[in-house]
Amino acid sequence: MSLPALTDRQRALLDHLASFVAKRGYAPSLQEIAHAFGFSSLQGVKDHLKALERKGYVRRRPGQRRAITLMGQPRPFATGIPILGRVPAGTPQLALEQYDERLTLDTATLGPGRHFALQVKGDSMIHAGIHDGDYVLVRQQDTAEPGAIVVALLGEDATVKYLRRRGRQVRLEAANPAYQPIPLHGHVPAPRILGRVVGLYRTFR
Amino acid sequence: MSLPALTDRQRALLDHLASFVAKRGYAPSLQEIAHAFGFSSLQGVKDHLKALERKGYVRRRPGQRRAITLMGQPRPFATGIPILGRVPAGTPQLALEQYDERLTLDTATLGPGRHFALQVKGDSMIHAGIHDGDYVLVRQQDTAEPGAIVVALLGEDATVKYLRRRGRQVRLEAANPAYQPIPLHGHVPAPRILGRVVGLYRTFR
DNA sequence: TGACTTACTGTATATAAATACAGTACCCTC
DNA sequence: GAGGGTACTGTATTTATATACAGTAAGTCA
Repeated sequence: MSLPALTDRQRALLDHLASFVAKRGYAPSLQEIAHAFGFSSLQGVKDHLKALERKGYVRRRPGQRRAITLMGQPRPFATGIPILGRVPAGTPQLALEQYDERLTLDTATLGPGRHFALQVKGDSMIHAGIHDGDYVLVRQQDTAEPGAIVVALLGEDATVKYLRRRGRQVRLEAANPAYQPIPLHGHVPAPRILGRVVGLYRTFR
Repeated sequence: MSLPALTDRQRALLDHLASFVAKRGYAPSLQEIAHAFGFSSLQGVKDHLKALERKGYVRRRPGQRRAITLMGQPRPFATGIPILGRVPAGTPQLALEQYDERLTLDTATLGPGRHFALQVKGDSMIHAGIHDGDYVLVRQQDTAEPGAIVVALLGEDATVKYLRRRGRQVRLEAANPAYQPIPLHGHVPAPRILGRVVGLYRTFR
């Protein structure tokens, strides 16, 4: 499932975009692109960008300057949140020295492999501290050891469940007695494991 | 050979810059930064950027829009986590098109203001889905509305509690009946609110 | 005490850059 | 041989955005 093919000219423009962003850290303006290619008009650039957007390679924000997002590429991530260490008694201010580490949400903290996130619906895992609306961070793999929390595809639905062994049977169990366990084998439709839950993220409003 | 130290505010702005670029692929405009931090004026942003440029963290091109280049050291680079959207029936592979958004852990997603993280100890908030070892993400503020989950300093200990109003009294309550509520006023030592919990992060091993 | 830095608000102006419209020319293919 | 996509030129208009100047308030330094 790949994106539509590009013409030579469109490919050249996309390459220029990527190298500009890599070098400068921000996207070029239409006139900068035109100048780089020797165009005397901007309409050519607009046409090319329109084609790239239609084919799904870039996304633009209408009216905004330099607002070109290259799609599909993994992009670098930010520095993180400082972790408050000890809180000395009687401290009037939260001083910088108390922060020694930083919390980041990235593949380095999650371990090797490909990852994705999934927003949890329902309360089937509430006793495991996974609530409705939480994002679970998932390492993509098609098997897992019993005891792990996994994301499994059941028909069209992705569900978060414990993977548990009961005797000779391996099955998916909710952390909520109101839900029935589902055997991994001999069930219709057959469950497919998408990955193992390695993290959890929630926001409060 | 390290760069000069940054103030909390300058660090927050730099973090925001990095996460914006990571997410969008281009640098933010001054008004976008101001909006993200809740500034009503642009001069604050300009001042911070000037400080960051003077200290060598960024480089700007005068007069040009969004022309901010992040300089220097290899940061804790990683990719944001793609969020899995719909899962179409019978999909053999997890295709790229299913990811439309990316999950990042930064001040941009948490809202304006200063943030820090704190690792939770104990089970006093377990009924709110906050477990021992979880990191809570905290927006620094010294007051909060009743109903919010806050981090309060009690003597030397930082604790995570609900802020609740009971009649005329405002008090700190655990999400676990085994713990006694603590009145906000008239208690020794006097509790001090460090911030409001706006997010939660957990890793599974 | 006064000078200096940080961290902003508020208003006004200038301009870099996006958009819009009207063309030309050269492929394709049905 | 008409219609559609690609690949541009040329000019005009609008606007998102950077810059400038004036000011407030709190904290640090010497």
